[in-house]
Amino acid sequence: MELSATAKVILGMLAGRPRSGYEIKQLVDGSARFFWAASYGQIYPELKKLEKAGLIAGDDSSNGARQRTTFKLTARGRRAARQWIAGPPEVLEMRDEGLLKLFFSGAVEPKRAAEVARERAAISRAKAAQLRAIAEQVDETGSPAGPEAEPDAGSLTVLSYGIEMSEWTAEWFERAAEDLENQTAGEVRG
Amino acid sequence: MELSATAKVILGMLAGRPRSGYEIKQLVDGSARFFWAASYGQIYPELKKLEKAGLIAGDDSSNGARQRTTFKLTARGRRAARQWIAGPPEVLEMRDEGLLKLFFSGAVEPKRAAEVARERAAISRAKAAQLRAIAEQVDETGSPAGPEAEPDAGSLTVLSYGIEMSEWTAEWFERAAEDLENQTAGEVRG
DNA sequence: ACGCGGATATATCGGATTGATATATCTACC
DNA sequence: GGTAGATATATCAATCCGATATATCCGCGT
Repeated sequence: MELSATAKVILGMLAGRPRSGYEIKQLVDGSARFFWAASYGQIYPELKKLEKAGLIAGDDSSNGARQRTTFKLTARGRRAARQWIAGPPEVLEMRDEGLLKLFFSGAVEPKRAAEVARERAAISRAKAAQLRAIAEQVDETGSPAGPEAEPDAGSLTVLSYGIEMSEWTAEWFERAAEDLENQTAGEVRG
Repeated sequence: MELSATAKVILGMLAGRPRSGYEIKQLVDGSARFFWAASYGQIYPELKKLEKAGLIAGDDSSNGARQRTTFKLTARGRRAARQWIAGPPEVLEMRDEGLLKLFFSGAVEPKRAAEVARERAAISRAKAAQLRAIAEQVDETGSPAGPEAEPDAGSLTVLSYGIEMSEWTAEWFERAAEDLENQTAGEVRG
């Protein structure tokens, strides 16, 4: 069975321990958001689909009138999760408006294009700072959202990727901005 | 007016010169695909929408029975394009299955996780090689798809981003693979 | 005891997007 | 004259996102 993007992150999150849809969303937003997003609009329907397919099982863990369903992997689900994690990675997508603007920078003044590149650099610096804050929290509490068991190695590793890569990108855009500024003010194309 | 992702790339592409929907798709696939994708299913409806909104104008440039509509920016469209390019970048998204698997790597043997990381590194090396080939073609013909005017600075700049960043990522995943291998074979979680 | 703001929890909707496919014509080549 | 591949547009189901609606729970101040 083909797993959707949301199915993948759900199975992975449930491999750690049982969780509700809400909890999954919190965790994704807390530390996977920068490389893998998931919305409620996908999570809840997908949970139903995965349960129907027998990969996960929902336990009603409501508290009084407060409804809550905790999902856990079934044996088949655990097998599917391991198989997916152990398989070759495939999906790799990006959508970077800063690069797109740089791509079209011939249509505006180099000075303005340089400013845009600097703004893009600032976004990456901010992202690095934000991820650094999350990493510190994981170091302390063991997870990006609430108390967990021991600090998760995978979380810290991918966070360090996000931090280093954001810093690299910030520097790259700064250099691109300098190049645009030093460029003899060419006429605007178009 | 809010521009959709596809509207942005269309306006930018038409800032260079008039093009058909098919041509836009070729160009996007040729050199912007790694950071900004667009599908026919969005391009054609969006061209109609932008024409209706008065930002672009279609010229029938059919050749006999072979239909073809070439779109160009209107004055308003050109203003919108410049305004968008000169504005601050906002969209920045990623979807990296290799990072997601690394995130969940506690659920499989470290040895296997290391192999997955190496596979992810190989994907980035292949991407770098592919972009390098495109860059050479741009250097020669001036554009990634067919003969164009002079070599476009924006194209080459973003291509060099793609190449350098892919190489950086490949090295990072190689290092991550080594770390996973050197790790005392911890038990599999879950 | 009361109320209120924020967290927990699920559900839903319009609109954007993808990827694949269908249709048709043109060009280059053998 | 045929045919493979490029040009060109259109369309569809499925997926996905962001925002919002609904409702309950908890902690806190008063």
